[in-house]
Amino acid sequence: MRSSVLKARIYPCYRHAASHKKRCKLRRLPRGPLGNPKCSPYIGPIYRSNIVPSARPAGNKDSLSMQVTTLCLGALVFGEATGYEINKMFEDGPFSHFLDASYGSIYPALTRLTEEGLVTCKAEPQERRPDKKIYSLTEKGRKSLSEALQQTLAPDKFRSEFLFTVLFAHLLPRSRVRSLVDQRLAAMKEKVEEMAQPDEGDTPGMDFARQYGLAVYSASIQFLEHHRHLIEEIATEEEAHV
Amino acid sequence: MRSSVLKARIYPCYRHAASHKKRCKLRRLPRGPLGNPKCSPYIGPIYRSNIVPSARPAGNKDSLSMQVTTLCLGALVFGEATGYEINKMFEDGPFSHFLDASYGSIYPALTRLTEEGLVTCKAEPQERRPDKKIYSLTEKGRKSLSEALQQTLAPDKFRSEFLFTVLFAHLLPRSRVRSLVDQRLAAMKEKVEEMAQPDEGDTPGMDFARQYGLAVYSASIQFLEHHRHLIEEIATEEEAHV
DNA sequence: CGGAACATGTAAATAGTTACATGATTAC
DNA sequence: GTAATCATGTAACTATTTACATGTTCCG
Repeated sequence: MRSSVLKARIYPCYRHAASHKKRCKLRRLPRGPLGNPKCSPYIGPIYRSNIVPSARPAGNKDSLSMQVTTLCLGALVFGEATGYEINKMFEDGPFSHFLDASYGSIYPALTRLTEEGLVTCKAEPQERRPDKKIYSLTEKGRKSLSEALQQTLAPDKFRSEFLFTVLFAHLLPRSRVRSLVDQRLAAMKEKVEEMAQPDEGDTPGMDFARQYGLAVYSASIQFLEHHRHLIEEIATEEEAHV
Repeated sequence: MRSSVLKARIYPCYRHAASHKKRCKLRRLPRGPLGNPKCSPYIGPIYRSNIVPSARPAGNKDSLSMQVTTLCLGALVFGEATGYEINKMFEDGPFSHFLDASYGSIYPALTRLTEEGLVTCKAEPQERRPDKKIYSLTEKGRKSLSEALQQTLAPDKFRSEFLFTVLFAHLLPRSRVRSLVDQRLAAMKEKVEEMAQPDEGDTPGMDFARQYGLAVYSASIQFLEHHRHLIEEIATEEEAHV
């Protein structure tokens, strides 16, 4: 097992790691005034036996990332919409390239926002379909969104199982590596095609986001096409054996 | 409220959406043989009243994304390591740019893997510190990882609250937009610096991933620098009012 | 002296996803 | 006849994050 030798070189412990990121998260800063609508009736820490507080609830985090409620508020800035339509924005629409949300979270969020008076809802009767429930922002909702956007944002995040897998290219059959790259390229090219054509009605912000995406995906595609040979070469010629 | 006019143009419903992505997820495909170690003692659907099965547990999903157990297996391919060291790989190490995991998930994962015989654990006594628990892959573990890597991978995902916020640039004070862009640029430049220097001991796969990241971040930085004026111009000159 | 690194681990809490229900209509 | 679109919604489920505990040693 030469891997333990390898390990010795890489580890222990990244002593010389480029930038030593501090994990020292700020603790217990006061919550922003309206940063995010509250989501649960949590009342405080629960004390175990008679010692100290343990396990602050995750919901109490300070660097809280945006919740679906905030995203829905944002969606409604572009005009009134139904839950169904908002879902579309996340699926195919302007949000689809950098955010995620689905029915299971959107509908409850809308209900919550209505209860809190951040949006209003008018029902439009339909024949042989559930009534359309059309939501629109209230002034309070606009203000709440505005405040949320002034809050510290969560840093951009990228998750790639593809890249993870590629780390083990030397342990995978070449055919697998090739098809992986092909798939990734196809997916990205599809994205590029989607993003290449501006939608009339796009706001300048949307245009910007679209072009940003275009730039990033184009660069990714270029890199993959130019360098795929690097990982394909190190893949094992024959069949799998890790 | 001109937004409802705007809405009329964008919506309803993206009738002309570029590529109509099918939500038609494959249902109830047989699970892969060893795709992912099972994680909970779920035994089957629970039937409500006397009707039909509802709410298949999320754990039963077919397009299951990799779990921390799988990631740990991968980490151990590079050699034996402790939980502490594995955490480092996610924080500063080779995984940090495209994966996430923390103590709270790594330690339990390691325990589970040990129970299932996918890794072994030897304790190394230390003075005045908890024993080091050094984990290494077993043959079974290697095979399990290998199979996981042949499974369908979850598509790459990108989440950006920055881009979300930028969509509302026209509703934000210019100073806010500027500082947002500055922050984003700074963060990405830090990433680039980290990734620019290869670590001796990097495997070819790691090299590839690093350079991929480099390409993507460089493109992002370039785009932001060249086009930031677009969103800064549309920001409101004065103070906030959404 | 404060803080980071080392080293293990757990409790609590939650937001979100998935998978369904219902059912008419249109398109292939 | 299959599947997608339209349109609402909910129940169940869970992996993960956060925030702590504990305690030494080294560094500036």
